[in-house]
Formats: sequence, structure tokens, C-alpha cells
Amino acid sequence: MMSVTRDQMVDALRTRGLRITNARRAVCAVLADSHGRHLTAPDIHRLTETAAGVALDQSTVYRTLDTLEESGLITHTHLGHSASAYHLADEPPHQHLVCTRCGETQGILESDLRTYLIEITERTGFHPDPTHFALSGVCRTCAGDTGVAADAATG
Amino acid sequence: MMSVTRDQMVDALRTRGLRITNARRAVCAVLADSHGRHLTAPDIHRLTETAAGVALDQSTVYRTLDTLEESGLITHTHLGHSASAYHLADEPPHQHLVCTRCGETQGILESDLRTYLIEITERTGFHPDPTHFALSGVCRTCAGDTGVAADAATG
DNA sequence: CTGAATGCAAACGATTTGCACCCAA
DNA sequence: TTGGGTGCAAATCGTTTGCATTCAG
Repeated sequence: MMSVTRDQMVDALRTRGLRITNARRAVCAVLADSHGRHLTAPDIHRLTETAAGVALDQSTVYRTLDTLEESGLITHTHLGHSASAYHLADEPPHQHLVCTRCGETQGILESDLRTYLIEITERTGFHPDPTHFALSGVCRTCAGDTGVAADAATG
Repeated sequence: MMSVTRDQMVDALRTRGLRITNARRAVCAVLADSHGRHLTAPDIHRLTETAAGVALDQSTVYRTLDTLEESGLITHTHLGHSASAYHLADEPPHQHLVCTRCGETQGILESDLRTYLIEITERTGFHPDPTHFALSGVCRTCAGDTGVAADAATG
């Protein structure tokens, strides 16, 4: 299942009447090549130079990410610690689960949370979007390690 | 329904063998007086001077908040934008719902999300703690304003 | 040619840290 | 008395901004 290519992203920008620059090509290339990993802005900044061979200023990276997000090509998620994570918008919507013990992040599809989303709306009238924030807790492995799962305390 | 008082917090610190200082008394006073509002560290810093009449250094505020959190008296939540929010730990555990349109934050009790929590654990083995991160979406009012609720897009 | 993008440098807001000084116990 | 706390100043990290320069269209 191939996701968007760099050229498709670039085309989308062109269609929007935006200019196609080396900076934008490089950032798109890095994101198109991210294979589902969550990259932070500093990550992307590094990778445009390392992987795409284009040295950009950090401000250009941030401005480009804003542009891509406004164009609907990417989204970002708050994982809590430090920088936020950027994804291709064409990945299936999912919520991130961050383990407070080992720090690992896994995803759960938004479609798997149907019951939850409906429950919140019924109780509060609020229509939730679980993709924008992570959810913390204790992952299967860490819970299994100690046999304790109840102390899913704030970390 | 009265929540913890400043003196109860201070006593808890004393019991833990920690020293009782003006700084700690002031921070506890501000928090005990927060009445469920979510205060950021900079808020608390300001309030210790404004409301408690004690001028503290910001680093002292952060160190004190860490101490209170380690002592189990408070918790913090990521609301996404800027600083994180601190609460008394004796408030019933709840997840924050942040509206991407009007910016308002409401809470939903963790106990009301039982189905959700169980569903996630069953599907992934992950034991979630919904209190540490907010959840974004569109609140009842904003959804009603436009009649549109489907575009609960990341904001 | 001309405004949209970029680079650069500096600012910003939240948070952290090293270190000398001070006060609670 | 003494080390746990504090203040101060500076550093760190992510992110933003003002402004002059450059380049895509």
C-alpha cells in the first residue's frame, strides 16, 4: 500500500497556486519517505539535509510544514514531550498511545475507537478527533513485565 | 464539595519529610484556591505574587510543582498549546476536551469513559490513562452553530 | 518584473540547570 | 549546624518573527 509520493504532494501545492521550490521539494521528499514514522520538525530539518541533500533554515522548515498542513497534506500530533509529530494526511486516522514506562508509541486506528467516540458525543455533545493528541498509559509489554496495570499514572 | 486545603497539602509535604517554606506554602495556597481551573506554571508563578503575596523565582515554582507532583498532590495535563495545566490530584480523574473552534475546554469523567478504556485495552493490550492528554474536537455549541460536526479536523 | 519564499539573526515562551547563599528542622 | 530549598542568571529546546535578499512564474 503505497502512500503519497513527493511528486503528488508537489502537484497538490502547484494546484493550490503555490510556488515549487527546492525547500518544498525537499520537505515533501522527506515526508513522503517517512513510511508512517512520526517525525518532528527538527527531525525533518535534519533529514532535508541528510537524506534530501538540501540545507534549509529551520524557519523555512516550519513555514513549509505550516503550508503543507494548510494544504491538507499533513497533520501534526502532540506526543507530550518536546516537539510535535508530523504525518502524511493520507495515513488512516489513528490515535497515538504513548507508554509512560518505556516511552514507546503505538497507534490505534480511529475506526477502532468508534464506540468511544460515540460514547463521548452522547455524553457531552462533543465531537472528538482523537488524532491530534496522544494518549498515555502503560503498554502491553510493560504492563506484562510487572503484572501491574492499574497504576497507569500520569507520567 | 470542598477539595484539599493549603494546610492539608502542606501537611502532606511535612509527612513526606519535606521542608515547609514560604514558597511551598504560596504555591499550595494558589493551587488549593484554583477551584478546578487549570493553571499553567507561569499562571501559578504570577498568582503566588498577585494572590499569595510571595514573589518567587520561576525555577522555584517549577521545582515546587515537581515536588507536589511527586508527592501525588497534583497532576499535569497537556492541552496542546503552550504550557501544561496543573490540577489538584484530588479532583475526580477526567479527560479534557478542547474545542478547536472556540478553544473552550471541558472535562469528561474518566469513569464515564469506562467502555472506551476497556475497548482500547482489549484491542491493543494498552492500559490508557486519559487524564494526561487532552482530546481535541468540536464542542456541542460550535457543532450546533454550523450544524456540521463531521469536520472535527485537527486544529 | 514582482511578490512569494527563503535565509539569517534575533526574539520568544516554557522549562531546566549550575552554583552560591540561606533558612527550616 | 547542615543539607534541603531558593534566587539568580544563563542555557536549552521548540517555535516564531522582522527584514533584506532571491527566485519561481
